[in-house]
Amino acid sequence: MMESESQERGQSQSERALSGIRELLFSGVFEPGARLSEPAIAERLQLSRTPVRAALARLEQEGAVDAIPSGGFAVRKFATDDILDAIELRGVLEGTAARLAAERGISPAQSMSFRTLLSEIDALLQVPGEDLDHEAFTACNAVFHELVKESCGSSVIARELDRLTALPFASPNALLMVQRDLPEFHGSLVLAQSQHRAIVEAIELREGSRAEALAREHARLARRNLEVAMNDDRIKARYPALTLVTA
Amino acid sequence: MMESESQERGQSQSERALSGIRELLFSGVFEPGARLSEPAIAERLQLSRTPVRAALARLEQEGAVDAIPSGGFAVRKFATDDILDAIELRGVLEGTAARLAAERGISPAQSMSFRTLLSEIDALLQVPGEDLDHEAFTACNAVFHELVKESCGSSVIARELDRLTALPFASPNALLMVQRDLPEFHGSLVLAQSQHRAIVEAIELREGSRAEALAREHARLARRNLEVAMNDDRIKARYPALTLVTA
DNA sequence: CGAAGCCGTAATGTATACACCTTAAACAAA
DNA sequence: TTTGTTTAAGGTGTATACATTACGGCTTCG
Repeated sequence: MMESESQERGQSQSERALSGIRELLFSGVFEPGARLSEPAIAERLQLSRTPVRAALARLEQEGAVDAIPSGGFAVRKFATDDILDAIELRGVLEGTAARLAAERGISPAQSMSFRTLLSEIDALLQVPGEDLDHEAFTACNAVFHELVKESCGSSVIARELDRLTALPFASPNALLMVQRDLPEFHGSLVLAQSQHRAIVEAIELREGSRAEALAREHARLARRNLEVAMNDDRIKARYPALTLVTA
Repeated sequence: MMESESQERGQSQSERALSGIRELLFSGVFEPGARLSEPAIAERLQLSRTPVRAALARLEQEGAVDAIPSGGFAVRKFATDDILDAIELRGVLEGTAARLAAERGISPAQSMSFRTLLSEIDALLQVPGEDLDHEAFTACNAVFHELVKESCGSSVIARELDRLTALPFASPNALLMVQRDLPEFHGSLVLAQSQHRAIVEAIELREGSRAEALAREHARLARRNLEVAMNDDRIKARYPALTLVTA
């Protein structure tokens, strides 16, 4: 029915609700812990309560929103420890993907994808730090982690990683803004790339345990980034999602 | 309206829908891959489409049900490889929980819980194989894995483990029926218990890496159980959920 | 001045109505 | 017989109505 003239065409109302609420959440419009009123959101996004409710239920499963025992949902308060654990867990999962990829072997096509991507990132890092195309680096970084995720050929692991990185701060490029805003951290991008290369090498040489350890260590970079971001008011000011992080 | 005289009081309609559909799914009522008609389920469970729909959406996130691109949901077909990967992943997650527990240390109370539980299981295994109280063993086994899950004190990891073990076959005691129905596998329960003991020991000695490796290996027992179950028609006949496993 | 009880407002959970779309079956034509 | 077409039935997505329940402010009493 319906399909009235809404903002973004081609999507269902539920999809609009989902992305709409996500955007509201992570732009810091709501207080952490505040109740999310379905009618209020529905009016704000110009749709009925039904898709809003569906989106909230989904966001609860994703961990972006907490269910209130007495009913309804509230903005989730993220403890710093939770985020650190989530990053650690991403390292574990990516490590498992890398290990399985090494143990099971990857196709020549996958190997080629890795290789060309590594070269691409190398090229990006060739220019002096200040001129770095940060946007492109972030995109390449995302692709790398996608490749790792798919390299093991397990839909189970891919699904779990997708779920985990739906969380705002656990995503592979969630905290790359640190390197953009604080030039003194440009060097860690070079380190990251050397880790990328080592992970690919380990996978190709079927060194499962090494691949796993490297991927875990690689995730620790994000940990450092989080610590930096939490202690830097410039960054906190520029990234409203960080207001959801308490303690 | 609502709160009419339904079967199980004290629960919401959504909860009834969730458990009702789960039960229908894993009792093999539906063909694998079959569409799940919301009106049909609603009538069968004596409630309206709304909670049914909510439950289906949740079951999709849990992985029990697949979303059909054109709309609606279908019974998920489980590939054997998917289940093996899920078991492997449970091992990885429990391994991580055990490692973190070792690294971070556990409280004396937690240590005591582990110790008393281990003794309890020892007592159960004291009797000759045929007389084993299988029900009690299954319960104790579940408690052990709960303790491991909580030993690391990370809600993030606990949440992920809960999600994963919501899947029917990845759960720690999902395939213990093998040991009940095939007496020749009673010995593996003794092995499992020795692994339990070693895991606890490693955690207490702060040997993180060993604890992780042991927990992973422990999960491999379930892998063997699955292989046995898939090749034994007596078991397949007695456990309808296995009909959802294809290939 | 503080605490406890009460009432009104608002929000949730659920049911139901309805338009669009998918699907499958019946039918016609080659 | 097979293929293409039409049509009818059923199913989904969404909106809305309604009863119940939670929450906040106000009053009243200790």
